[in-house]
Amino acid sequence: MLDEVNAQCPVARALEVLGDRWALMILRDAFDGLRRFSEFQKNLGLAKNILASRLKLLVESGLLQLQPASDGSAYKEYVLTDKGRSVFPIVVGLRQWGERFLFAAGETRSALLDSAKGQPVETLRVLAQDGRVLGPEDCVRKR
Amino acid sequence: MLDEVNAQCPVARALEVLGDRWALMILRDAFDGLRRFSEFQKNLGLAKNILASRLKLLVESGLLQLQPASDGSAYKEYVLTDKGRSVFPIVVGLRQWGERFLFAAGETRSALLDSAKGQPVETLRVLAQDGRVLGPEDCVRKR
DNA sequence: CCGTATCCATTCCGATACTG
DNA sequence: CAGTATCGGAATGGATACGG
Repeated sequence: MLDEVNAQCPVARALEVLGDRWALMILRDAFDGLRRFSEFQKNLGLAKNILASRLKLLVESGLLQLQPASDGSAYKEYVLTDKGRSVFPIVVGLRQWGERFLFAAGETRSALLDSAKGQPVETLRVLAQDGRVLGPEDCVRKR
Repeated sequence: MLDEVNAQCPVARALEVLGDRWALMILRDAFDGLRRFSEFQKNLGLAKNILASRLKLLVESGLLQLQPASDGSAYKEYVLTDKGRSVFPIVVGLRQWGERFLFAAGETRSALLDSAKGQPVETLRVLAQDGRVLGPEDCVRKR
């Protein structure tokens, strides 16, 4: 996907890592606190070989780190790095967009809550430095 | 990808539409003002049949709309719907994440500027309703 | 100019079996 | 439990040729 034109674009590069069919789903679960191979597998319902290869990719890309289990068991855990944790706004954006456009009015859905207050998180907005809300028409891609 | 477990998750549903390798790249270009088939094709450098099928998908999904050309030429244009425009924060999130983690210090990159002021847009944050910045640890996914 | 139709190569994915 | 190895089928992508 990365020709000479798009190699300079941060969006293209980001999608090179995250644009995969499973990467963002795995990260969604990691944000949810999942750490173990079997947890991911059970929750995502994908084949073990696929999961293994995706996890390896995410580790190699520096989004996850392999650590000794926190509970003292013999196994390892996949934990988020700072780089991986920084994908959070993207997943929240996907979630909010999905909630808004992909569910019928009364349909059952999962929701993301601020755990301190139990309230839904604010809708993500693109802001200018002076606080104005920006849409695509209000922005230019430079260089 | 959508088993019974994940069908309820807005992230999973969103990725069903956007998780494709080209959808978000096309939207990135649409946010940049591109509207014509040939513009997309030239800028993305993908085969025409692929582009045609992706555009069709985006139209069917209600993210783009086919309209008569604005300049009076005989052809049609693909313009963003409200649903498509609402993907903007996600693409901005990808851009910012890419800028931060996928480029070397002095490396050439494109940037997104507030066109009114010429300044970079603010970094996207997940906020609680009282304004606190939330990380993944500060959120719970309910039901 | 804007696609569609066809063909081929590659990649991806799932199921299963196997190992430490 | 946490993977690896292998295999077949499905989906995806690129090139090219063609049509309105």
